[in-house]
This record gives sequence, structure tokens and C-alpha cells, in this order.
Amino acid sequence: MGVVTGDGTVGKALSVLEQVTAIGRPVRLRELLETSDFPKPTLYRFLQTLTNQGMLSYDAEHRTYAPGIRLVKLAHSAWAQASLAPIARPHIDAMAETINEAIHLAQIDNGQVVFIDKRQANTQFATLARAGQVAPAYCTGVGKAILAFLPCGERDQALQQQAYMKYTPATHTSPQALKTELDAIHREGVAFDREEHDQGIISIAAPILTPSNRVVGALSVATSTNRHDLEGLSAFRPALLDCAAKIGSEAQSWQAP
Amino acid sequence: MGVVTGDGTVGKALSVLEQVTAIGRPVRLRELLETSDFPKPTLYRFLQTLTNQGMLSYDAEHRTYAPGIRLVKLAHSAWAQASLAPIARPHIDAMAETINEAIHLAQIDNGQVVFIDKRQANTQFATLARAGQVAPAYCTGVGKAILAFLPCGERDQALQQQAYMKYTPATHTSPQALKTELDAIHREGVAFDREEHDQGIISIAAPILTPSNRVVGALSVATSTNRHDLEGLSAFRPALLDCAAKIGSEAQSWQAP
DNA sequence: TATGTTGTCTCATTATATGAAACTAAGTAT
DNA sequence: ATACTTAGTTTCATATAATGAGACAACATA
Repeated sequence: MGVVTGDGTVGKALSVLEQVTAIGRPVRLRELLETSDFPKPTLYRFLQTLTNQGMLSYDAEHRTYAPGIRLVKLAHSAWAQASLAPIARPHIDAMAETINEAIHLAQIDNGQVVFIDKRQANTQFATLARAGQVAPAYCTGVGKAILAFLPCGERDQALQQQAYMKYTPATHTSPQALKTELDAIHREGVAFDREEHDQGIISIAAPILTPSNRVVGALSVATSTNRHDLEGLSAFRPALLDCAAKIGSEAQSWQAP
Repeated sequence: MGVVTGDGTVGKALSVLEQVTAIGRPVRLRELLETSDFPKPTLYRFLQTLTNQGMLSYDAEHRTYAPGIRLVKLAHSAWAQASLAPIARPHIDAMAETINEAIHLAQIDNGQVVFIDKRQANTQFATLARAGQVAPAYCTGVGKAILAFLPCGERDQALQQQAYMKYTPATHTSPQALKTELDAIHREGVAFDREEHDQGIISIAAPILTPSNRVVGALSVATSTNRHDLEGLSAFRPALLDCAAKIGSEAQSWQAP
């Protein structure tokens, strides 16, 4: 109790896994103990189990734990099946031919935006290094586009999961302000990121809606302020909406977690 | 008991996760039951837990389970940290400039080869779709290169995990035959795939060894028989060994699972 | 509407996870 | 080298959570 995990032992073990991956570098038991709610032997045993299972790798010399390759293996199927990427790819490719800016495809997971595919303007390949990247939903174009079209219940839940940290002067810092904008986005059909996450980076994003009007992700065109302003971005609106619609119509059914 | 899982509840849950991802398409409880050792309510509960945790996604309409995006998120860190890919990338890029064939980077996990990065000759990008792909170790160049340099204990264990299925007429079908070749590979320093996995596909592979002589992966140049023969592939040997050595020297320490 | 099938829930039983404390091994300072 | 500090591992009685047979509900099909 006290922890957010739930789901018994499995949930707890996965929260440990998450903690290790979140740190982003090999980490020792000691360090994990500091932020973990688990007592030492319990945490120790989880690390052992996860290591046995290949979800973590253990460096005996430094006594550190890091994410294991089994995750890469599992993610391969996840990306191919659970994500919109395979469906979206040809449409994004087509759009990329007419638009010389970065295109992002994202989905939402537990209040966080997960980038599923990217098309960079110059270096035009989407690597695994980039796919899987996460960002907050409340201050990104794709995030807001998704939030705005989420069913009320899910949206409220997601809104509560946001940290409302002020990344830049333009970042929304309250659920109220965000909610107001989400309503506008719902009406407009597109969301703008007005340098809310990264100073100098703006984007226009559209939700991807299934035929049954369920939001399954979002698509955005991002650029820097010295290339375009918001008005300039608006020029991409028709292409963006068209592409999102095409993807959505193929994404028959898809269920958020 | 009877199952290979071990590691208590967490291990069992992960085996269910593996099963779902292995099938490669959305799957119903019923279907999983057929190949699973778990009784219905138990399996059901695992699926629920994994879904709650975002490791699986559930399609309510079709009542199917598929891998979840949380895996993609987790794999992002795994790829960046646990794998050789970030270290290897610049070296592979450099090598790709002189060699106009497919280059593969792989590691081993539980007797299976996991591709971590690829550089295609023509369509030159390594996507997440490709990274994470698995193949058997006993009949691929990279697999044999790794096996040949594994410490005895680990190698014997890995050899037992092979299926020895006859993919092509050239596939090794017994541990004995394979072992003999592994000894030769150890002496030679490189492994050849003589159309053992895919008819018409051959490769030359070199192990990636750390300064302390531990195998952490393998690098290969693959091509089709109508572009090159084995002799032709041998021409890439110096470049391949050089590149593998460079990667190895940077891969200070790394522990197989 | 009847009928087989698949998915979900209940609950007594059993196995498993848990964590305080004791112990061992690694570092660090003296 | 030796004492001392800290990190990692093991033990074991206890509490907790997983288990699965069976009952039940929801579909699907005839």
C-alpha cells in the first residue's frame, strides 16, 4: 500500500523494472533502495528475478543492473502489432515527400506520450533509439491532441497524471488552463505546441481517430521558431489532417491501456 | 511445476507475456489456453494483470490481447543502455561507407540471436521494426560467431537451447556437427553462414570481444548468393574484424544474461 | 429459444512473497 | 595490515497473495 503499483507481485516487479529503466544508466541496489518503497531483501529479490528473466542485465563487476535485451525482443512485436506505426508508415512517408519538416507519430500510455515513429527532415530515418521516447502529454502538440479527444473519464484521469512542470514560460501549469485549451482543440481539430516543452520548438498536431471516433494516437509536424511561426505551421494543417484521417480509417480498432 | 519458467509468479507472468508476443497477432484467451500450462482462471488473471500494467493491450471488441506500448517505452532505454548499438553505431556507419552490403549487429539472449541494429545496402535505415528481430543462433553467422567464443559453460547451455531444425539442406542438425564447426570458427576468428538459415543468403560474421575477451555480440556482412559467393565475402574479412575490434574495445564491460 | 462455447467470478486451500534480523563480503579509513 | 563502515546476501517465521475447481454469466450459433 502507499505505492501506485497494484496488481500484486507482478505489478511490484514491473515497477522495479520501470525504475531501473527510468534512471537511464546502470544502477546499484543501494541507489534503488533510496527511492524505492521496498525493503532491501524484497528489492534484492525482484532484481534477481528480473535478471534471471532477462528483463534486466547484471554487471557483476560493478554490481549494477540495466535493462536487458529481452525487452528489445519483446518490443519488436509490440511495435509491430500494438502500435500504429506499421499502418501509419506509408502515409507518413507520402506526407514527408511534400513537407520538409519533422513528422512525429505518438500514442499515449499512462498519461505519457510515447513516440512511435519519427521522420526527420534532414536525416530521414526513424531509429529505435528515437521510437519509444517519452514526453509529457500536457505540453506537447501530440499530447494535447490526444487528450482533447479522449473520452471524459480517461481524459480526467490522464489530466491528473500530469506533472504540470513549467518547462518554458509558455507551459500550462494548471489542469484548468489546460482543460480550456483542450476544449478549443476539440473544436478546432488541431493542437499547437507554442514552445511549451522546448523553447524554440513549435508544432501542429492532429488526433488520429478511428471510424468509431476513438482517438488512438496523434500526428504532428514540428519545427523550430527560426524556420516557421505558428501561422507558417498552419499551412501544413490540410496535409496533416488528411494524413491523420487516412491512418485513422485503417486503424480499425485499438484500445488504450 | 513442469514449466520452464521458474522465478515464481513474476516468471510465470512473463512467460505469458512472451507467449502473447510470440504469436505475433492479437490473440484470445481461448487460444492461449491451448498451448499454456496454466488453468483458465490463472491465465485469465495474468492477462488482466499484464493489461493493467500496460504490458499488454486489450481489444474489448474482439477480446484479444496484444503486446502493449509500455514495452516500446521500456525497450527504448534497453536499446540505449543494455545494447551495443549506441557504441557500435558510428563504427558501423563508417564501415557501411566502404561496403555496399547489409551489415547486422546482434547479441545473444537465451540461445537466441537478437538483432540490435542493421544497415541495409539500399534502403539505408535501421528501424525499430527490424531491431529486436530474433533468429536461431545455430544457423546464422552472428549466432555461430557468438557461440564459438562463449565460455564453455554458457556455450553448452546455449547449445542445448537450440532447436536444430533443418531450415535448408545446409543447416546443422546436431550439436556435434555444430560443435566441430564452432571450434574451427574459434580458430579462424570468423564464422560463415552457408545458406544455413535462408536459401540464397550467406554471411560472414565476427565476434565482438571486450578487452577482457568476453563476447558481447557479433557483427556480420550478409548478402545473397547471386551477388557474392563465400570467397567474395571473405574480402570483407579485414574490414569486419577491424570494425568488430573497435566496437569491442569500447564495450568495456557487458554481461550476458 | 435452446445449446455449446468462451469468458468471468468465488472462495477455501496452498504456495509464495515478505521483511526483520543476522550474517558475509567489499570498501574505506586509520 | 587492521579496524571500521557500508553494501550485499541469506535465513526463517509469518502474513499475504496466488491458485484452480467449480459455479456462473455472456456470447455465439443453430
